Amino acid sequence: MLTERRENILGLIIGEYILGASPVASETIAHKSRLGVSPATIRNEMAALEEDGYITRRHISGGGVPSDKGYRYYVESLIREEEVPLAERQMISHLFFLVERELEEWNRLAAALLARMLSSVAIVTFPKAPQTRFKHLEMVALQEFLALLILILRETRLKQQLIAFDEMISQDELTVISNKLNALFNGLTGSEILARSPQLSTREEQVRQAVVQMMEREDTQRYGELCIEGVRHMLSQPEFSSSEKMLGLMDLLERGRLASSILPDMVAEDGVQVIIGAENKEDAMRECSVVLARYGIPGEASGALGVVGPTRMPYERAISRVRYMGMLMSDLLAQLYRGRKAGQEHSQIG
Amino acid sequence: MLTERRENILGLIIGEYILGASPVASETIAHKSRLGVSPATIRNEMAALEEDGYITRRHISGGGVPSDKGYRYYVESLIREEEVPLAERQMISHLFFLVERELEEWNRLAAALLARMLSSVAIVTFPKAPQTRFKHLEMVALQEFLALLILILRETRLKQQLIAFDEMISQDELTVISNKLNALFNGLTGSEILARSPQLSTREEQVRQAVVQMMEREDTQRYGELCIEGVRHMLSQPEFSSSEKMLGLMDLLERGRLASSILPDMVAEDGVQVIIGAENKEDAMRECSVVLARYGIPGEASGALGVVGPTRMPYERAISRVRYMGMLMSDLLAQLYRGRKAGQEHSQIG
DNA sequence: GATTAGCGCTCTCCCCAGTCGAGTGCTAAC
DNA sequence: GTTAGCACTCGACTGGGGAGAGCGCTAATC
Repeated sequence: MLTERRENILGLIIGEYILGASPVASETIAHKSRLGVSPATIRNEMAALEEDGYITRRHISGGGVPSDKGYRYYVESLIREEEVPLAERQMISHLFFLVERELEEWNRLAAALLARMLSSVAIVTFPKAPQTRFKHLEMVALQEFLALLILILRETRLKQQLIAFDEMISQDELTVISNKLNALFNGLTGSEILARSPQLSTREEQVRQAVVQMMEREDTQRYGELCIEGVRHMLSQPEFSSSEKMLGLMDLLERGRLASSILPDMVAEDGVQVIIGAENKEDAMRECSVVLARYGIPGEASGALGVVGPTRMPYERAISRVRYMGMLMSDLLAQLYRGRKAGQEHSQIG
Repeated sequence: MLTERRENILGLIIGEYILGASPVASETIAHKSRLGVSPATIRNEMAALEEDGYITRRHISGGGVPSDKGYRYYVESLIREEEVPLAERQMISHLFFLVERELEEWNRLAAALLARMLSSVAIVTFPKAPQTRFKHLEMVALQEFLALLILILRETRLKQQLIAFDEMISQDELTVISNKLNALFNGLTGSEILARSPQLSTREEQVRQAVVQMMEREDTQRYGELCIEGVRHMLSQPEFSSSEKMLGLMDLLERGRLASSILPDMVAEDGVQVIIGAENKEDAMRECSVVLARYGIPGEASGALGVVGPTRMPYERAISRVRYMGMLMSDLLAQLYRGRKAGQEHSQIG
């Protein structure tokens, strides 16, 4: 536990460092703080902070740089959560209103907004149920032997796949099959569909197999598809201008390994989670922090959203924005699923 | 027109520069070439090449660096197109075979392969018809007033949108509406649907409006959705390590302006098109080259694919790979549309 | 005992000059 | 037309010196 003054100083150092990205001198702090003490006193306190590992120095007589531990303390104890300003909320609501009907745009917009508001990389996953359920099936004849199989899952996720038959098949026959299967499978999980053994023709059976396979593939994925936005912001951060560090990150991003490294850490916690620097599993993320939140309806469909930036991240802003966006997405989903609103204002569908 | 020897030397300079990314000395050329002449002679020839603008020098006594004009000459006159090696073709076929049924994966795979084969950024657009045509419509009730409207276009593109009704509506009613509209609109364009004025109920009319709107939105876009892969490769190129140049590029990429700046240039040309350095419209692309090709079935559905790299790009490899991938995608589409193959081997659906 | 002023120390950054090596341009000879 | 030789230019690297930032320490002060 830190004394009040040390807390104060740590907070100031972090605030300055977040703004300026360069080591913070005792004099700067003495000047900014309203403690009315001299730089020398600040130095003593900073020495203590360094001793305890809250800050480090790049070189023996350089200014203070917050350490991961310092940021952690800051996040846990020092920041009081800021409310997202009304103007910003209105802007967001308005933009969501514009894409209200475009399910797929929700995520893209959320990612774009987070990225812009926080000038960092934003990641938003599509919502996903722990176990997906059959909602509807549709087949469209493409050629004599070939059809497009469209599967709608309860989370309003669309999956499509080609399906080839051994013999010629007409659109009418396809419609008959899909009507029958729709009636049989409605609301079932993949394994439930597999467990049923109704009387099915060869073709129907083939479609059933394809459906089950698609659902299983969906179920084996831990998270939905990703939306990533704002990589450009990362490039303009001084800590990643060297492009070597950026390379490691881009690798994670493009191969989708970023998500798999971050998301499993997310236990079902309800609030906003902050992962700082070396707390990350991936080496390339050693100098990054992640602020993320779950959104969605527990048990039914949920996803994650968050931002990735340098450890020198504006945590206060980030946490409030991520939390807000999570609530907003939850609200939207709730409206979609149950026609009711979990929160208060925000746009409404319809 | 260049003398044979100068051509030869230019080719060698470009070859060396593509490999090494550093200015090429006369001695290097004298050594590599089998001309049996001394560096001094090469120097004379290089002076002539510089005079004519095919190469430049970074500083007064540095080696030769190919200019845009030099690359252009190289691309037009010097390279003989290389065939994609069998092993590579087999690898590609195999990978496409694995995702054969996943329509959406085709593009992703094509982009990933191009990016990997050429270690550069690859862009692949989804195929798109000049004017889209209605194929099938499906509605799924989500709540009492809310339904998911799924529109399948002839290019096997799926579009989805929420649709809210003024009064309660059941799945059965939705099915009736969609059956009726499917019969009416099959194969029509957006404006044709608008021109028809059959007897429709209020709800049916509402759905019709939504469908037309979705189709019009699709029609106003010049190209389909993009798949971008391999940004990480760009970062490891020495010319983009400075990250300032990279910033401009990422900006183009993320805002989707890259495509809009490149693709309009693509006249209906059938072959592979190469845009070198300052021939690009965007400033940020001044030091980039683009190799791209159209693919698809003229008039029905087509897209573009290509790679973006530094002007120091392995043009021979790039052109052959891009051409090959274009043919392959065309074949796949042809199979999908007409059940016949435009090319020769490659994977087959079914 | 906490705080402060003062001073010396350490480290980085920047500029400069000097050196080295690569590679040219020129000239004169072949 | 080609070549050898040579002087010249320029960039990259290196080491030194000065400036400045900012600390730690000590001794004096409240």
